[in-house]
This record gives sequence, structure tokens and C-alpha cells, in this order.
Amino acid sequence: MTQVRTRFAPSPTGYLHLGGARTALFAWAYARHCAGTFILRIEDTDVERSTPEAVQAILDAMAWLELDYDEGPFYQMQRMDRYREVVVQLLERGLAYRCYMAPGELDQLRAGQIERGEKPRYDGRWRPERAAGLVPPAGIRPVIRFRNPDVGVVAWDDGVKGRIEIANAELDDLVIARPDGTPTYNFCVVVDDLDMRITHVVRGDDHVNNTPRQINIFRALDAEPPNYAHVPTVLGEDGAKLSKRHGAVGVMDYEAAGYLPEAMVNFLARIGWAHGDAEVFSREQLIAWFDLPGISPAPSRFNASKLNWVNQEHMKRLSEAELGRRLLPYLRRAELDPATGPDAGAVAMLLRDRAGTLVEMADAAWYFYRTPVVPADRIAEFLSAANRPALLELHEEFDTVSWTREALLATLKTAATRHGLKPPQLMMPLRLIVAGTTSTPAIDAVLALLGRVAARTRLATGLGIG
RNA sequence: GUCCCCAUCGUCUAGAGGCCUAGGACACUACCCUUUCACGGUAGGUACGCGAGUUCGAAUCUCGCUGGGGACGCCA
Repeated sequence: MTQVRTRFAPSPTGYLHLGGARTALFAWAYARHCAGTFILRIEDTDVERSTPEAVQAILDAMAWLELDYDEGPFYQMQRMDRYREVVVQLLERGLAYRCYMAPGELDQLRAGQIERGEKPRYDGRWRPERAAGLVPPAGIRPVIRFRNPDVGVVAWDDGVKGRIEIANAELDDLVIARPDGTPTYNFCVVVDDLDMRITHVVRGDDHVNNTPRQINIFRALDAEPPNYAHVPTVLGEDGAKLSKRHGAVGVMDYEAAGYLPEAMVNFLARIGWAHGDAEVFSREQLIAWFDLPGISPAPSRFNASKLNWVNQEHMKRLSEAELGRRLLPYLRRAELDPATGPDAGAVAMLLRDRAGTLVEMADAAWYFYRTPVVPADRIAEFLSAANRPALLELHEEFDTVSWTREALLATLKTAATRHGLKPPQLMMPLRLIVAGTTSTPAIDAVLALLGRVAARTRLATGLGIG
């Protein structure tokens, strides 16, 4: 059995979006599952639109998701000599030819075809066997076209979609080199996949229509094409093609929004792929289970609430120390200084049941790191002649009580009973005064974590006895 | 328009002829738990697009229809 070699070949024209990330993930997971090689190749031949920033954005996103590659990144712009060499080979063997048709002429041809209900395509007028009488017009630098076979069908067994057949009659002679000599996509891909000995091309299914052309070029080069697996599109929540209109579509937007990379990987893998009923799984489990036949051939939608749930499940599976470590940068981004309050791990453990993301968690943690300022009238809503004395007593007792969650709860309950109150009648005002909000974890746990000094100070301020 | 692909709950999916009066998960609803908010637990509703075949038997196979998506660049 030959070594599996897969690649991810993005073009650096923007950030890495969710669909691209999932394609990368599948190619990566397949290579890892097969103990093969995963290669990163940057397809930057579109000089107009490619930017170094976009390259960096792709690298960053892959690093965040921990999609590590074994070879590369290779840059197509650095392989120009090699492409030219292959173009010359094809030219010499009569498998490619110069076409002097002007762009405007081509547009006209296409317009006419569309009008007649035909598929717009080049008519092959500069093919060697037909161009005998044609004189290359002056001032036009030719493009080079691949001479596509004109009979028969191109067929392959797609790893995701099964057998696909396309008639050569549907294909035209594609441009493989521009007038300035720079090669085009479909040609570079073939030369690269060949040189890099790619065994499995896992890519988006928008490339299905390119596949027969590429297979024909492989054959022209006397090479066996690789296996192809075309993964379906990721759609937005509304079923429409994913676009900026859908909000966060860049992978790193999700880092900023406080999602765990392992949750993102888990979630992305579950869009269009399943392993029985497995919903929450680790990177290692994904590698162990991943296989091409598990990929659904149909396009599927992004689901934000499911992502939140998956993320929370992964947060629950992290140890206290690790979850705290992950929370740290988000506390800082929320302009909270971790040094001014309790250990981030302890805070995270307390808050993780009510936070879907690390950003939400950091937001919910603010009262541990900052002193809330609660308007007096807001406090007054929870204060009464019955519970105010109890709270004053509590302020005294907090000075001496053993500062543990258990002891604090006992103290609260005793105080409530002593004043003929139900525990919540005491806990709610306390919660508001100490945390500045009425939504917190169990108040005894909050107090225990907050510490004696801060708790007493806040209580005194809230009761106006500061 | 032409070609290619696809089609199970609202969504992601399990399902490879009988195990399916279709399973899981998210979301939703109700109840329980409860120290607010959550978590958790229990229960519930909701799906095989339509029509013909093949077969003793079809969500599963075939064909047609309908509906979706993609591609038709000197972009990738």
C-alpha cells in the first residue's frame, strides 16, 4: 500500500473561512488517519489578489486549529520555472498550442453561444490541425491552450460522490499559460499534485468540473491522476452560500469569540461527516475514526447553537488548570487583570455551566476582578425592614466565620432562619451587592472565591455603612 | 441556457432490502431538581420531497418529476 499524501491548497486572497477550514480539516484528518503526509501549498498565482497578509491569516488559522502539515508551505509563484518547462514539453509534443484569439473576440463568441442556449466555450479555432491557414495577427501575444481530447468520457470514482463521468465533448481547450507566460490554476495544480506525489485530492466540490480537465492533463503528461474526494459546500444558517452577510465566517473570528480550537475542530468535522452517533469527540478520536466514505455528499448548513453546545461540552472536559489557562487571555481582552482576583481556573470552574464561550465566561467573571458599583435604588428593590438587619449581622459574622463555602452557606441559612426569612430573601440582596448582578453561581461559592476582605467591603458599601 | 452533483425531523445526522410503528444530537415545549441565572434529569412534538417500477418486503435498488447546490474565466 502506498503512503497516503494529501494537501490543502488555498489561494491567499483573504482569511480562511469556515468552508475552507473544514476542507483543510478533512484533508488533514485523512492523512493523519492513514499515517500519511499532509502538505500545505499556497496557490498564489493570482498576483493581483494574493497578499502576504492573507498567507499569514491562513497560517494563523491552521495553527490555531492545530492542523499541522508535514511538508510546505510551498508557493506556486516559486515554481514558475517548473511550470514553464512542462508547458514547453506539452507544446513540443503537440498537446498544447498557441491561440491568438483576442479577448474581445472570445467574449463575442461566448455571448453568441449563450444567446443560442449553448454552453459557452472556446471553439478550438487555433488548434494546430485547423489553424493552418490562419496568420497570427500582429500585436497579439498568444495564450497557450491545452489540447483536450474531443471524444470519449473522463470518469473517476470520487471518494465522496461515487462515480462521476463527463464527456470530453463538454470540455474545451483551456488556457494553461497567459500571454506573459504565467501558468493558470488548472495547469499548476496538475504539475504540483504530480510533483508532490499527491495520492488523494480532498477539496471543495466547486472543483468537480475542473477534475476531468485535470485528469486529461495528467494523462497528457503520461501520469496517473490521484484519487479525488470532493467535499460539499458549507452553507450559512439560512441555506444560502456562506458570505460576509452571515457575520462571522472567518475561522479566527471564532477564536476572538471565545471558542476552543478543539471544539471548532469537533464542530467542523460534524458538518457533513458522522461517525455513528458520536457528537463530542477529541482530535485523537477524530483521527482514529475519520474516513472518506463517512462524508455526506450533500451540502450542509452551519449551526451556531450547536457550535455553542459543542464548545461548552469541550470546556466541561478540560481540567481546572487548563480551562483557567485558556480563560486568561480572554480576561485580559475584557480588560480584567487576573492578578486582582481569584485564580482563573477556580473562576472558570464556577462559571463554565453558564457560559457557552470563553468570552461569555470572561464577561461573567468581571465582578471577581472589579468592584461593582450598584445604584442604591437597585439595591433598595431587594432590601426590606426584615432582611436589612440580617445583612448587617452577616457583615459582622463575615469577620470571623471560617471562609469556606460550607461555613458560609451555614451562616447564611442560620441568619435567614433567625430573622424568619427564606434563604433567597437574604441571598438575592447579597448577590446583588457583592456581584452587582442577580445572576451568579451559588452565592456561597461566589463569596468563598471572592474572599473575606472584598466581600465585607462590598457588603458595607452596599448597606451604606462603609 | 448547458453540464455536473445532491435530496431522512427546523438544523447536523444514523440508516448500506426485513433489526425502522425510522435512532442520536442541537434547537423547541412541559415537568422535576433548585439559592437567582444556569447545569443536570425526565417526558414530548416534528422527517424518509412526489410519482412510477423491481421485490414476498424499500428510507435503503431503478427511472421520471420537483426542489436545491455547483460549474461554465487569460480567478483559484
